[in-house]
Amino acid sequence: MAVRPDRSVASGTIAWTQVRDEIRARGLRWTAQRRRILEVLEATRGHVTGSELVERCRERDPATTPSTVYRTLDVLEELGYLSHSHSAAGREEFHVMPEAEHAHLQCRVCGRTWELDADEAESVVDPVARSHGFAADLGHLTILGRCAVCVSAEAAEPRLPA
Amino acid sequence: MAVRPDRSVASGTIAWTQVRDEIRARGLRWTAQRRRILEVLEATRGHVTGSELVERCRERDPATTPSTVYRTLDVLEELGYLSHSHSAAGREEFHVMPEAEHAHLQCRVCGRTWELDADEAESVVDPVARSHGFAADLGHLTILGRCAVCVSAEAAEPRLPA
DNA sequence: CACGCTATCGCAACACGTAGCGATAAGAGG
DNA sequence: CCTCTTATCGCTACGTGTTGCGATAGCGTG
Repeated sequence: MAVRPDRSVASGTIAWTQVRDEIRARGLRWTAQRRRILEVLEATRGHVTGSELVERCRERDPATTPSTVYRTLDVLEELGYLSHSHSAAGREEFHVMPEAEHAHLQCRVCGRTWELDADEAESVVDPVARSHGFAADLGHLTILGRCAVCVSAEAAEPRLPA
Repeated sequence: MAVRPDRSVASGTIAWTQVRDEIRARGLRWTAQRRRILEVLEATRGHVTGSELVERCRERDPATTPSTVYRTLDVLEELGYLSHSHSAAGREEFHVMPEAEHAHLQCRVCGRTWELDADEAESVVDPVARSHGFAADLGHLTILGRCAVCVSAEAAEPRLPA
């Protein structure tokens, strides 16, 4: 799908004018709504759900429509500026401008999430690449389970059998 | 989402009376609605979405309510008779009576899914177990990506870069 | 600048699930 | 068989996204 262009970018920040130019270069259009969404993304770090992004856009402009936001997020993902995965609850989790594609761990007990760096994610996905020739989308991968802390908490305070 | 090449579970091999007994043994109740849902599951092989199950229950009894179905599915999952994960589209995918916990691959191009057997799934998840002490829920894991067929189809018919 | 093509917008309706609540009925005990 | 407790039911309303459609407005061109 999308090839992410090279970007000269300061630490953690994004050259958003470049997004605008790329949008125009593809025959897409630069609109007030898209500018607003990019402003919101610029002020965002880490992971956000779709509805959080809608909410933040509404703070800037109460007239914001969900469908417009989601459609723009689709476009940005297609262009490689975002990725999304699904949380344990099945909600969409967006990750803004990852410097490198990475996967996630999410604990179903305490809800915390961790990022897997590229090397680790690669080693996770390597077996299926070898045996099935399967090219995994690392950015979409969220592994659900229990973190080390919650596992040992469970061991310390065992449940009664029914 | 056309073909599902993965091995389906022969759900006819399950003693559903056992489910009823376990439900009662836990102080839960055996109702007409639950019996109907189990009948539907009994006639089901492989993976189903939640709404498909609701639909099939409605074929047997048009009065079926979605919330009742989903609540019963939760109960059955809690008892270990089902597991669910999320498809590429974020929909719930239920797997009936897995003989062994297993993960899935799903191709985002052609939509097909494959099962990973226990050994393979284990090797996928092993790196995060080692480095993070993370106990992954294999049954909930769906790895999205492109299958070998679609990858090579893409190579044969390349897209223009921008 | 005006024109025209069409991408995008906002709206309304829908699809999938979840949650709260009063009414019903499962099933244990007398 | 009757009573009582409370798990479950069906309903309604909500939350999160998606989709179809007519209206609007970017932006390339004359």
